[in-house]
Amino acid sequence: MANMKDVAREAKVSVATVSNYINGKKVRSEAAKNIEVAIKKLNYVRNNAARLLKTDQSPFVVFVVPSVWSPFFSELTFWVQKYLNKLGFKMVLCISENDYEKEKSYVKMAEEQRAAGILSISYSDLTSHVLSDIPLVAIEKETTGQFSLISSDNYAGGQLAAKELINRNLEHLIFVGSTNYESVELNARKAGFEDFCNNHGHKFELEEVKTRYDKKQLLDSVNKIIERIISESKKQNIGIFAHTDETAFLLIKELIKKGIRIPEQVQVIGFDGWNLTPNTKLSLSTIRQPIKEIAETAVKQLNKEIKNPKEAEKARVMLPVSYRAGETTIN
Amino acid sequence: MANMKDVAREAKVSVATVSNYINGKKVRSEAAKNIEVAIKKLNYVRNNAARLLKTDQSPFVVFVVPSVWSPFFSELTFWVQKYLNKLGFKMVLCISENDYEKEKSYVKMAEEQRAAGILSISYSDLTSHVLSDIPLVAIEKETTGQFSLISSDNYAGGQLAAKELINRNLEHLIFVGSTNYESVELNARKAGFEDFCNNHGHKFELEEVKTRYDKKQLLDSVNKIIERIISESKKQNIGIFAHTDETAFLLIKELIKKGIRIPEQVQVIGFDGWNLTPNTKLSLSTIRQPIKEIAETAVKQLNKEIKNPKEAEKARVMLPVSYRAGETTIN
DNA sequence: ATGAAAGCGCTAACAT
DNA sequence: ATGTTAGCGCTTTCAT
Repeated sequence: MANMKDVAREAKVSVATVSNYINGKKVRSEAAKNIEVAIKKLNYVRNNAARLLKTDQSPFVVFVVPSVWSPFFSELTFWVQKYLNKLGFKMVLCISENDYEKEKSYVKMAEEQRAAGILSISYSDLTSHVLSDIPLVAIEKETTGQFSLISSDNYAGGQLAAKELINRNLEHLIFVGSTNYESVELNARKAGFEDFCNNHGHKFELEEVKTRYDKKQLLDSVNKIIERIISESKKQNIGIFAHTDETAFLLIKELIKKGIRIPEQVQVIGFDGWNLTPNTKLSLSTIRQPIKEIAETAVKQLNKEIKNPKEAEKARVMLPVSYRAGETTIN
Repeated sequence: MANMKDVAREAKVSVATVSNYINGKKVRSEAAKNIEVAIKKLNYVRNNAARLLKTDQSPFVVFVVPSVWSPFFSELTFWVQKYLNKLGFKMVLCISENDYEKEKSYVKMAEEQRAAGILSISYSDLTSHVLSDIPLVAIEKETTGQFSLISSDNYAGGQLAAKELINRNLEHLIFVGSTNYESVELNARKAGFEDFCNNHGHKFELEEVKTRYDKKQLLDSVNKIIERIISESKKQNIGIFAHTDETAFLLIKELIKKGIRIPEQVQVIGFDGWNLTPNTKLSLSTIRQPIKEIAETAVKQLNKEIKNPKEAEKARVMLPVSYRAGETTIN
């Protein structure tokens, strides 16, 4: 491919003039014209590797996510990309699948590329692999305390779910979810729910669903819930808080299959606020995470740290969640 | 940051030896040891910009998609990333939002970065902006004929939908979707449906839904369908083919709200085969696109063209779709 | 196996 | 405003 020298020769000017022209600095109008012609003629495209080597200013931000194949991460990725773009950054998308080795290799890659920064939502402790002083902003979880963290208020979300169910005069409350040692945010949701119930003198039961992959366990839970409905005969006063929309969604599908009517017999609240596309929502009642705001806050914070590597102070932001009424509760 | 020269000095060897060591070539074991120590001590990380400048071999593949916030694109992005990674490539994710200017700028960026290749699913004609000889593989659509194209067989999918509905002895068939000049694949779905019906002597009606954003139009369609159900009294023999899962999903939601029972009164087949996550499917009956295979085929083809820029011949692949039974048809 | 040195394409400092 | 030139950090050829 043609390089700047070729263009300079063709346009009968020096490389510096070409460089200046390309970077929007003033050049003689005749020179500009000639350079323009030469660029077209030679199909010249600037080599950013060379530019980066010289300037040390990469346009890339590395975004590490466990998955992109889930409405939550899709939406987050969308907004992150949007805000990065607005600031002139390009996104390198790294899907970690919660694999520690992959996360490590992505951080290394980011450092080798001299990426402008890293944005990560990681459940292992990725942050401990950062050797260089590359700016990093974590989403959801960061335990070392050395990097900025943007998350939503999962604990308050759990409380809110409890409150909404209790407001509906449901006597029988059930939490469906897990106690997962690796997931601070899921633990917080559960704790919020439990604490609110306890503080308001409401009994509740727990249905442990260890992982979303365990179909059998989910079916067991469904069956237990059904037993309870039958034994309560027609009281129809069961309220369920599922720790994620995915769990809620799978649960509801099974309940409906078994002939349970929702929300008449059982009311369900999920967590996350899944939107399948910008225009398609599930009809699930849910605690909605402020995904757009998480993305915006994280990107802005990262930008701050990129622009001001020394002085920018680390942030710890917890954003509020909200209840979104759907058709799985009686509102 | 420390560079190779620093490491060489620290390890008392030449830069060439350091370079060899890093790239896995044979070095004296004592030298290796010293270099290893020096790297650790100085926190050395190789600068890939310099490496790329010299070798002209980028690890980046640029992936241009209209959206990532949709189950279809999420899943596609997941698989594309997976296969790229398997071959040692990194993905630069570019969301175009169907914006022509953005697409153009992404292609330019890819060329400036000397990216290894471009993978694109574009509805404008992105391919005409490619100045350099960077390999490009298109997904879904490519009209210039100069690049490889991987798509699924939308026309056969439309036929399949018609066949499935006709097999259920449904007298009243309705196509809900659009004739969109810019979307070859949507047109093909419709044409397949129409042709199959016509060839089998089945009447059908069209309900134009111009865009998924037009809620009002969708409601109109729903109301028309409801009128038809009422006027047909209890025949309960309506079958709908919606041109995307999104349309089908929104439609069903409205129908249920109006008290229509699905699939007893109306049977619906969508198109795409949305999976919300690897474990969460909609209960929609649908024509499923072979998303994983599309990704795999596209990545392999791109790799072929990257490895063999001159000789690799362009591919035109059309992958088969399949019917996936859900709970919106009586099976 | 190792070292010296050229050079990838660009930017920026400096001189004019 | 323009030209000359050093040098960013690496790989690779060539000589040893």
